[in-house]
Amino acid sequence: MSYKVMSIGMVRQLTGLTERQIRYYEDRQLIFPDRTSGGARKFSFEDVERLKEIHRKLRDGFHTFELRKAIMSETAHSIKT
Amino acid sequence: MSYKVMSIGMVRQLTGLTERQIRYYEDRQLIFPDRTSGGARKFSFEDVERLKEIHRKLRDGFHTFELRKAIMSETAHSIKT
DNA sequence: CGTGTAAGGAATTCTGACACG
DNA sequence: CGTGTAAGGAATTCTGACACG
Repeated sequence: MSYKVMSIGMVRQLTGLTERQIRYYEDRQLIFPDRTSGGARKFSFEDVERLKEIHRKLRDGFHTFELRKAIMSETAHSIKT
Repeated sequence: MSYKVMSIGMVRQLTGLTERQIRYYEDRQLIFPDRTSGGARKFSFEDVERLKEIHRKLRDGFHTFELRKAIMSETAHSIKT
């Protein structure tokens, strides 16, 4: 599930998001797709679920920097643990 | 695992096969990728495993028509069952 | 039979920017 | 801030064919 194998077009279909939104969430460091040698983004099924969650949070009034903070605290926690 | 989401380039990387081989196995009806609206093939992780198996069988001396027969008998069996 | 390759075209994806608010 | 869009280029994939054996 965590293999990054899908191109952005497939993720668009699976999430219902636009490519613009997906790229923006990456820009805000909410998701971290791999890249092919040619520069194309590659996503996992986990990324798809995460993207849906991100969009739900934004719809509920959160801002990307807040979601970013949450991710950072998770990371910090996992480093301690 | 059976979601057809990968393009042929990713399958090439995951299987070590050439695109030519992958397309040929499809032509011989040993795998059945989906297609995007643009005509691009989409494969699942199951397809990747199946492709590896196909290639092993060919290396062991089997021919594509023999593998095709095996698939057909499987199908016939599952129809009865 | 199974696979390689060159050919030309079509679909996909990329980045940086301007726009709105 | 989050998203839409037009722009131009680069990487990807497609098909049908010729080749070898």
